[in-house]
Amino acid sequence: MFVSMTDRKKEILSLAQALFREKGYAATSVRDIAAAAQVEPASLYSHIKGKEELLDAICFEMADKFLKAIGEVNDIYFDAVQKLAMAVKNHIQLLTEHPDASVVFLRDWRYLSDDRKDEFIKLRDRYEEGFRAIVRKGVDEGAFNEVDVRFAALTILSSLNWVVEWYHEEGKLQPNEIADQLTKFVLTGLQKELPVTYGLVTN
Amino acid sequence: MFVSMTDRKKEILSLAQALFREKGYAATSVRDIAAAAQVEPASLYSHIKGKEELLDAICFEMADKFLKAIGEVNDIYFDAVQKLAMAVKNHIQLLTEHPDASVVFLRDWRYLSDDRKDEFIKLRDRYEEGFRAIVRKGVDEGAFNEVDVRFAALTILSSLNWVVEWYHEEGKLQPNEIADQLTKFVLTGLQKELPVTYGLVTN
DNA sequence: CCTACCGATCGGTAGG
DNA sequence: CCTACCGATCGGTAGG
Repeated sequence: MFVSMTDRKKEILSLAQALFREKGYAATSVRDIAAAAQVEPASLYSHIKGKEELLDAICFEMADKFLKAIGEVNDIYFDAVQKLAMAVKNHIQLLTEHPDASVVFLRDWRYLSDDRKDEFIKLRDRYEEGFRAIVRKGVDEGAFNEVDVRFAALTILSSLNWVVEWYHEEGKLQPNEIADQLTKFVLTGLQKELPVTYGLVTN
Repeated sequence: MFVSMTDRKKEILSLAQALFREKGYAATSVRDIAAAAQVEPASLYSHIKGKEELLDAICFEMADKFLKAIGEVNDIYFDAVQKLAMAVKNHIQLLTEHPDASVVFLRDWRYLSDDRKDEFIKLRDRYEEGFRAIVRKGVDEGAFNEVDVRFAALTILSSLNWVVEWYHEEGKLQPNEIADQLTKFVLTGLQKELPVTYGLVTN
């Protein structure tokens, strides 16, 4: 993470992530970050150009990780169900491995400058398109119901993203177990399937 | 909404909602709100005690509406599936009827003072408990799979809440149609059920 | 990485 | 609802 950076800059970014997550980007001051890094506010500017550079790095580093993850999934010869399971697993893996950066990535990208925000939205849309492609494949193969692809992909993603709100490493559920539960939920829903049945079954 | 308030105060609250939604609470200044209300910043203080009173009113008014909605659902003799459908319908109804306040309610409650935040979290938990009760009832009745109740309730809610991100009144989907699609998704998931079958069906 | 400091903006008050 | 203004804090720069 944060490749081609000095260790000190990586450290500052890591501290900034935690503060942005806790207080929100807009409510976090450069002085907060300096205090966490145990330097005077002005000293930060020998490492960074400004506050927004920190937000920018967090958002685009995470976007890159998510895009690589969905790229992997779409390069593999799986059916739609297997692809969905892998996409969910990768997504949960990233959220739990980078909990601070993930919250900032999901919530605070709005504070990017207009240009960078546009760029960010394009990357995010490309990621969502990865999920849409999986849903579309499932519908085409007859494995999934004939849902609205955009609607379904966004519903899936939003049901995954709330995990950042409660996940703590000490928790009993491992990332892969969370992913399995969510995959099952997305695929089969809450309702119990019909029990073993004799004779004509109409759905 | 905003009962027992002067019309002018209601107007200010309505303007504040839109600004908070657009820029976020922390990044919205009292001067922004004053400009929207076409008065000098100091004039706002004859209507409100401070900026936080606006956030407080928005968050607790919405909490009240959501709690009333889930209360209705739990007072009715429905089975779990019907209750879930009604809870989803009511939830989407509120989100789409109050889109600005809903975003602030879902996102900016973190900026309440510590005391009020604690109070707010209690109300929100009571609302979530309404959903947990429905899931629990479904599991007890044998209508739902034996899921983790807390996990399922939060997954359902997060899949509902993202609707505020894309809903616009001009859109082709009516609130009740959105609710129906989401209810179906939550109950049966993406995967197609087995087709009409003769003979023994094993799940 | 520091001291010293900038102009701008913040939420809010006094007094009418 | 206004004018006038407060002290605090903001992101950031100059110069070493």
